[in-house]
Amino acid sequence: MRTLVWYRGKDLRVADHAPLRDAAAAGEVVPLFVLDPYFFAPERARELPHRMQFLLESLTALAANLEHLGSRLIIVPGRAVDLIPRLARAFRVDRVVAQRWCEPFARERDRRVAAACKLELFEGETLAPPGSLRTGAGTPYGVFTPFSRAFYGNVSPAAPLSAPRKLPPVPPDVLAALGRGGVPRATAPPTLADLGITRNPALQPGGERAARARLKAFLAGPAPRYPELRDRMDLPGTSRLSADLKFGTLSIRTVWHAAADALSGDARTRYLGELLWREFAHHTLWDRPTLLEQPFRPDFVGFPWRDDATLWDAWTSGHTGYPVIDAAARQLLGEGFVHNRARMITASFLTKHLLISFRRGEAHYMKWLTDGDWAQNDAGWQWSAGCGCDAQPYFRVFNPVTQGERFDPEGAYVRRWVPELARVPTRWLHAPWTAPPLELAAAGLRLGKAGSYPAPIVDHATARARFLALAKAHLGAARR
DNA sequence: TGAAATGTTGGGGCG
DNA sequence: ACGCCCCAACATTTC
Repeated sequence: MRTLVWYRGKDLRVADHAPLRDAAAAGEVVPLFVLDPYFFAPERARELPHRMQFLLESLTALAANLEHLGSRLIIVPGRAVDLIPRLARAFRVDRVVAQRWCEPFARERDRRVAAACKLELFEGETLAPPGSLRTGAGTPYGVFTPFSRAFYGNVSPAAPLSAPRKLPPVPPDVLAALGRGGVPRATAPPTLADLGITRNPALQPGGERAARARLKAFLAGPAPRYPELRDRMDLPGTSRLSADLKFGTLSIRTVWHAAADALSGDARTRYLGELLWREFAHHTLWDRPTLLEQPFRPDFVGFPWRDDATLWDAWTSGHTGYPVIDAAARQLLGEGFVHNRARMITASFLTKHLLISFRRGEAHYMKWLTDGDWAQNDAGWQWSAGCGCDAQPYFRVFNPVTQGERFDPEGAYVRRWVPELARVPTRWLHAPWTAPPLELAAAGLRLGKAGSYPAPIVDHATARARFLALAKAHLGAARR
């Protein structure tokens, strides 16, 4: 039995990789990665610089790991829907195996490939197969808590598979087929330079080894104090594994079991709960493939969002005059990561204070997040905007000042990302416009003046009242 | 996995 | 001593 193991960018590992293990148990293994020109062209890749960097590092690490096991990752350019069936024939494989994706566009891709060759999909992106959890009425869950109860009642995630100890070499006739008869020549993993991207040293390093080190550091470090540290934007209290789960440098089962074994009590419950929110987002997108175009709550269709270039530029560049909002904006651009608390605050601000559509925020985050994942990012934005599954009610409007005071109490997060404010005393840091003029002068600030820090672009109380009135009118009207 | 407005209670200053 | 006011602290309601 000869198996083509089709790696597709969300499973970049050798440990707990069900398709790889299955292929190895069955005989000859041909690991493959396809460089789709849609993504791996400079003009497109530059749109996704952070994820591209993490992906390429992880891909290079995967190639090294497979080589270490005696195999080899074959990397070829082309469009998967055409290329995979062609390669399956040219390589004379008996079947193609891959890890299932949840996104609607990925399901369509897999449907087309499966129509042209024998494709077997394995679970691995989620703990339970998407679509497997149903309410008593047989419908998908729309609320997190019952989903979570159903998960605990019906699912006990299997232990992760270890990496194969050894893999068979790629058969010589497969290697000989490369570059002949319409089969592309194999290439090395592209470099960032090939794609015209400057390496960002502030990003997390990719690859399976770095991912394991992060998991270990979290469990040995802040994890036991997760309940008290998780909301702190200024402290490294979270696991920071989101990019690893997105690209599969760690499997979700590996993280689940490691955390379940290492933690106890509230820390265990809370952390596993966060993994279940991820699970919920993936299942939800599987069951409702239209979510990427349509809000979950129909009464939000046609919501009168506004477009304002000035406000948009201020929000994306980190010059709104609200320190926490600006810190989040600059952290996103700077290191491709934003603390979840900061994501919620800034998403609330964009949609409710600035009245700009969550879709624009969602797209901006998809562009810059290293961990940018369709299911997760869309669920988060719809939740924040108030239109998603189990979303917060529309009238919950975060106050960026009090949120900053509560979850960045010393101001270290703001000072790190908004250096103009570094010398403002903590007492006024989250609302510098309330500081006495003498204090501002002493901190070297000329609020609202060119070259200094801006005055708030909207007044919180005014913007809050405006959103509440608008939402009440629109959502009320939509119900009628 | 909010915030603000409104309501209630109780202590202390004061006439 | 007593009622009145003020207001902090806490609870409840509303958006």
